[in-house]
Amino acid sequence: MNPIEKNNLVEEAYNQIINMIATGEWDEGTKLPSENTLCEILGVSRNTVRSALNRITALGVIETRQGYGYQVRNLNTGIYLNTLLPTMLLRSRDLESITEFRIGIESEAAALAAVRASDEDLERMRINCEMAGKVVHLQDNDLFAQYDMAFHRAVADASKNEMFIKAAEMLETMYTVWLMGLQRTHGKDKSHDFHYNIYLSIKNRNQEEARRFMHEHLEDILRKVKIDNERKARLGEAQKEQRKE
Amino acid sequence: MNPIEKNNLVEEAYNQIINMIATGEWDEGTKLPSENTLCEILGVSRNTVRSALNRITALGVIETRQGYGYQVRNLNTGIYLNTLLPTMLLRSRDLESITEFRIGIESEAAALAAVRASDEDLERMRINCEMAGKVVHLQDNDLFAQYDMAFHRAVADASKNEMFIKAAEMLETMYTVWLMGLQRTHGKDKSHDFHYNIYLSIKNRNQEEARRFMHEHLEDILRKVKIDNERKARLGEAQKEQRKE
DNA sequence: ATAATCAATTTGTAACACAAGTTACAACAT
DNA sequence: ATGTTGTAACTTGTGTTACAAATTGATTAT
Repeated sequence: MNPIEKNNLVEEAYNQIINMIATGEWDEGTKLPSENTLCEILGVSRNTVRSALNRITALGVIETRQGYGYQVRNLNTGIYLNTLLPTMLLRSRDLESITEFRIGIESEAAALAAVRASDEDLERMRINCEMAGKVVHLQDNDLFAQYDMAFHRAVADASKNEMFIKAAEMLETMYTVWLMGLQRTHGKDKSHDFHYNIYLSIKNRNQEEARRFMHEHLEDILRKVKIDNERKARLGEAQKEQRKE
Repeated sequence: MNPIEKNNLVEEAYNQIINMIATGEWDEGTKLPSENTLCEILGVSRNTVRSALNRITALGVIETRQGYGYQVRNLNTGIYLNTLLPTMLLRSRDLESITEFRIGIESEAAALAAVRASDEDLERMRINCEMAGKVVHLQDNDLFAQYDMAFHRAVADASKNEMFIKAAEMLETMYTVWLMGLQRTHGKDKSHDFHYNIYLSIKNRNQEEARRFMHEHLEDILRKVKIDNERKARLGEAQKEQRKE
């Protein structure tokens, strides 16, 4: 680490600390130097160092305990809901963007899963697929949604790539906001068929097929989301008309 | 007995401010009260308020300009990817995982770009592709890498989906760490050919082809990364052997 | 009218002081 | 020996004051 040169001292300090973590010099669980030590190393005041450390804390990269110090977080502690707080700000149109993104993530995750899925992974997929099939014709959409989600998560986990796993986790939490409204217009039978085909493709270690089925499945969901959004838009217009009268 | 609830002042301030934004009372573009005003409202010192504001800034929810104040940013879906940052940072040394992830992101982004790219987007791609072609046979790898990155970024931007744009942005910063070492073993000619084919596919509005070319291009890079990693591993082993002697 | 200037406001940075929490270790009691 | 307590040193949390630097808007000069 080098002393800081110019303006934007906080950003510079932030970058240097982030860099130490990214390069692995400060690995998971590593205790950072004390604020005062960082002040000396970087040649800035404690306020500046604290601002930088605060930002990194907010991202969930490090954690702090009064009297002890700062430590690089372990990543197996799950997703950080505190940083997801503004999920309430989601607009209905955003679900389209999110679903498009989901197509990219989960299709590729399925392809990787076809290579790396363990017997336990396959069993998780099979069970969740089967359970979802049993509740397809029930009124309870939440239950179906739960198994639906669990299946997708099993696929992501089977990719054995932490990026895909975390991304799928994040997407899941974003979907839960919309799930109830969406599932009503969502063809559960069709979803279940897709799930089963995805499961079989992965079980048969067929990368291309797994990717294709997951892609088609999510494209199908994207269509539903779009239709749902259009319906909502029409409802909104109708309400506006009503207000006029 | 229960543990004592000792809410941090910073956390309390953070929650209150986030809440004002989440409920929409401070909508996009709204100028926040000055730090000193917030001090009076919340009854805490300026340091505490600044810590809270710093954290919210790090999430990308607000921005600050010296002499002007704090303002609520335009909130797009991209900010939710910040939750992936810790994972990305701590996996940044694992370029294989990152590249796998990149395949999922950028292939789909290319497919979307084939539908949504504007004339300006296409021009950006063409220029960066062309410029990279001009420096293919130069010694200067950094310059080629710069145009290479710019091309990929142009594709991501053309997807018109904030999540892809932000993800590509983050991946770019991850790659810069490795770029110099990677590019030496990286077939620049082959990369350039792929870029041109991707550009043509997008220009011709051929979704499937754009996705496929981008996929093949990044699979190619993934192979290079793996070879590079193996080489490094062998070097590491050799060094260990040397140390023994 | 236009440009330059100045004052007020706001964030950025620094420095100091003290509160509060953590840790390690010495001293003590059992 | 073992477990407890007290203490000192260190670390982060919060408050305060001061000034630098940037922005804005009104004032003034041309």
